[in-house]
Amino acid sequence: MTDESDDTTEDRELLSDRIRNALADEIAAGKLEAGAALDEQQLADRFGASRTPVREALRQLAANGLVEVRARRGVVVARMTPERIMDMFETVAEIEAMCVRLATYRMTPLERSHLIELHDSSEAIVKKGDFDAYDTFNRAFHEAIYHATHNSFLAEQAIAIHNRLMAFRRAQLQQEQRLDRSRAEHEAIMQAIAEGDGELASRRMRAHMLNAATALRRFIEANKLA
Amino acid sequence: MTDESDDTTEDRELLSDRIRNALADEIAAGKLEAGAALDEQQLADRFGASRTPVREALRQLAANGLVEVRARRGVVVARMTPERIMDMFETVAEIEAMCVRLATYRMTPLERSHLIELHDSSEAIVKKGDFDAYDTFNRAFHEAIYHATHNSFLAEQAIAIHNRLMAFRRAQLQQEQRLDRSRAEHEAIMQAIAEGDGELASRRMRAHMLNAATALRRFIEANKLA
DNA sequence: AGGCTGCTTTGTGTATGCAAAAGCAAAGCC
DNA sequence: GGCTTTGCTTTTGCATACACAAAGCAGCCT
Repeated sequence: MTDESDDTTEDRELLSDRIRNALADEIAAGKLEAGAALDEQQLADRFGASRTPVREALRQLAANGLVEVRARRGVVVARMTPERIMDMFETVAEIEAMCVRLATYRMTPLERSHLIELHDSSEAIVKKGDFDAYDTFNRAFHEAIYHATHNSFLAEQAIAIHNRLMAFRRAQLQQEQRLDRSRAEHEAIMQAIAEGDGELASRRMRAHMLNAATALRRFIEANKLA
Repeated sequence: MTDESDDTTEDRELLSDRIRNALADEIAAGKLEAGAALDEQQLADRFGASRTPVREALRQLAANGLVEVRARRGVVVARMTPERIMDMFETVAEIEAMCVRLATYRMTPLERSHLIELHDSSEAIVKKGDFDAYDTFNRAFHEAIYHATHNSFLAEQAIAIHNRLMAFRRAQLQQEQRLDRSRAEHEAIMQAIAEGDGELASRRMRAHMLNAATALRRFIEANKLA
């Protein structure tokens, strides 16, 4: 189980991957409006590449749901309505809740110790109010829980879906006080884990994620994004 | 929410899609051994096409996790160890359990009525012992539940992951008595839904899926697949 | 005048060519 | 004799070229 395959140490970045990441960032950041047509030749020119890697990037984005390909009718940025974003957050919340429940029952003492260490490290970050650092920590925290489920497939799915929402989460974190509250919620989750109460940890994780979603919705409505 | 779905109404089949489906079938059926190298030129020759659509097909399969692409090192059929398949089934079981819980609390009377109708229709299929028909019904049954969550994103995710395991499920269904038991388990789930007890429905759904997984594991071990 | 039809244009789908990187193997060196 | 290095082969990654389908437009017919 959990064969850790993260080959994030991969060699030189492939052109198609660079284009994919660039487009993903722009879509998530709202620079590319929903429904906007993505012309392959145009993008190829913009990235100084040919259509081939652009096509691959677009297909991968389609697999991730960020764009929609209509056969012979071009690619458009997927619609990201507030409803859809809330749906996504609810889904993530449920998956995270599921993961933490399984993780509570299955994690090894070593894993628990690492998680505690990780959680402790976030205190300093919150004090500094370093959003970027907290974002990085947050990712590590949640991924540690995924892996602690000892179900590598589930962990992969959770990471994939987490990544899809990452851009939105970053926006949400910058709401005032959200860092403090986020950490406090983590604290509550950690306590439930320590008590070995997976159901409680699960409910707290769900609440944690839904709080984040609510913060994000406020952010979106305030900024008229999406 | 649940914006109407899905243009599954594909127009004329694209060559790359045909290749993707063909390869997906072969991989799921075990005709292509795990770890086997998939040479682009070779496949292109086999399908009487060029490398371009083959490449696209392989990328899509990679996105679905059926193959693994190692940059500049070729594409291989993803390893499907029994452990990994069990991980996949557990994940699906948890997601299905989550879906049925949400669905129980959110489904409209109309949706509930449709689901009951659907379930009732399976009795005749089981009597005939028609595996193919039951497979089709089963898919419809579970998808009805996904949609009843009124979370279109979650429904899409569930369908996608369900599709990934579809081939394995078909194999599992052909275990003797499995049709009967499957329907009986559906019956129990339906009852919990009727009572509005989402938690109970959830637990029963999880048990249902894990039973299927166990049946599959026996099948795999018996046939020395994967 | 309005709708239909055929053409044009735009852009995707597919084919092919080229170059660079990874793997392999053999030969040379210590 | 073992290890390293270098060149060769294989195969991918990217570029370019071509074909065809779909949307837009204009002219014609009704």
